[in-house]
Amino acid sequence: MYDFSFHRQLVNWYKKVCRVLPWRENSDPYRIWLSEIMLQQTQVSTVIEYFNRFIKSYPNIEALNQANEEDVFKLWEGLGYYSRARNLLRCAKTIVEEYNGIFPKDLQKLKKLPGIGPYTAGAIMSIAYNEPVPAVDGNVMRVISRYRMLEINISDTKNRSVFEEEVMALMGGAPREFNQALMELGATICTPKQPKCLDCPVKEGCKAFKNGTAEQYPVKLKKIQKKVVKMAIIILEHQERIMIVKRPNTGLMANLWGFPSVPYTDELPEFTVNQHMKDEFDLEVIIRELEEGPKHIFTHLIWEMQLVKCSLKNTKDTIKPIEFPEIQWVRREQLKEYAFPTAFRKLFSML
DNA sequence: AACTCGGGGCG
DNA sequence: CGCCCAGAGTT
Repeated sequence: MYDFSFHRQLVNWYKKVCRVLPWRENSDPYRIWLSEIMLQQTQVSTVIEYFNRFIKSYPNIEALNQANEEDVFKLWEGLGYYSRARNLLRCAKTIVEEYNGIFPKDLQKLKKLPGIGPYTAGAIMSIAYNEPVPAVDGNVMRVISRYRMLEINISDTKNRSVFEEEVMALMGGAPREFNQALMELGATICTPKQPKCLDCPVKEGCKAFKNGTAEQYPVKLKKIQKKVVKMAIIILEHQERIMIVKRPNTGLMANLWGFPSVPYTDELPEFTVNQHMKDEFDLEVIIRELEEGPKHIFTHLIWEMQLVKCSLKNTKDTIKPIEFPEIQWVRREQLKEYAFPTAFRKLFSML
């Protein structure tokens, strides 16, 4: 059954209230793509400045294709989910080399590109190319769950198709405006807590509103328990330079810079730290001072950071970058030139 | 299907 | 402090 009023009310509302955002200046697929990648699990207000800086450095796909990864990471610093930045470059390379610099207007081809999944592919198809394709994100699942009072678990990936079919059943036209309107509604009116139902343009047809149970949706069963990890952060200083290491190319905060770090389970980190520095870097250190650092909360774990300030035992050991190219010794004022995740940047004032 | 991957905002 | 978010990749 086609619900004409839903489409009309929603799109009219969107045209009135839609926010002025830098990636809405035009429909350039490059800008739409970049904004959608940045917006994955990230708030609009956070993305705006990152987006503007990025576009200034790399205004088009050809410019990005010639960038080096280190510079891209620096622009991404603090935004999180850093694999997005690496996939961004890989994707740019593919677009230039295999698609002549033009994003394919093809859902299946888009989905195969690095960093582009079902949501982002749908967003590019609809927002950049105005093609009638669903773009189902967390906002859309919440809006649709409430509108239809769907009792299905949005954490279950196999239910994605249910929402995609519901979206297509409601999409009467203007896919570019319609998909953005759905998300805008979820972000501003149909919010997770205390939704502003009285201001909603589609409240007449909303089952959950009629039932007075909007806040009970969407159904979400999965819950994750955060593990607490005691992390020794090793601040090794020699001749006014601090040792930093490039993190491995997989895992947490891959390829970003950090201080040598090692989890420990003892009451105190000394033993683990000495062993770690010997095993990983063949360095013997003298521990000068312990200082309790801040907690840092990730999606699935919590770091309780303990700063371990050290100096070298043998000064002839000072620098062995030949065997360990991922090590740098830098002055305090140089630290900001490297791309650090927020967990480490928090510590700069404690050094 | 379950797990991994950041950080900020909010009540 | 717990929950939420314009999700995707890996296993």
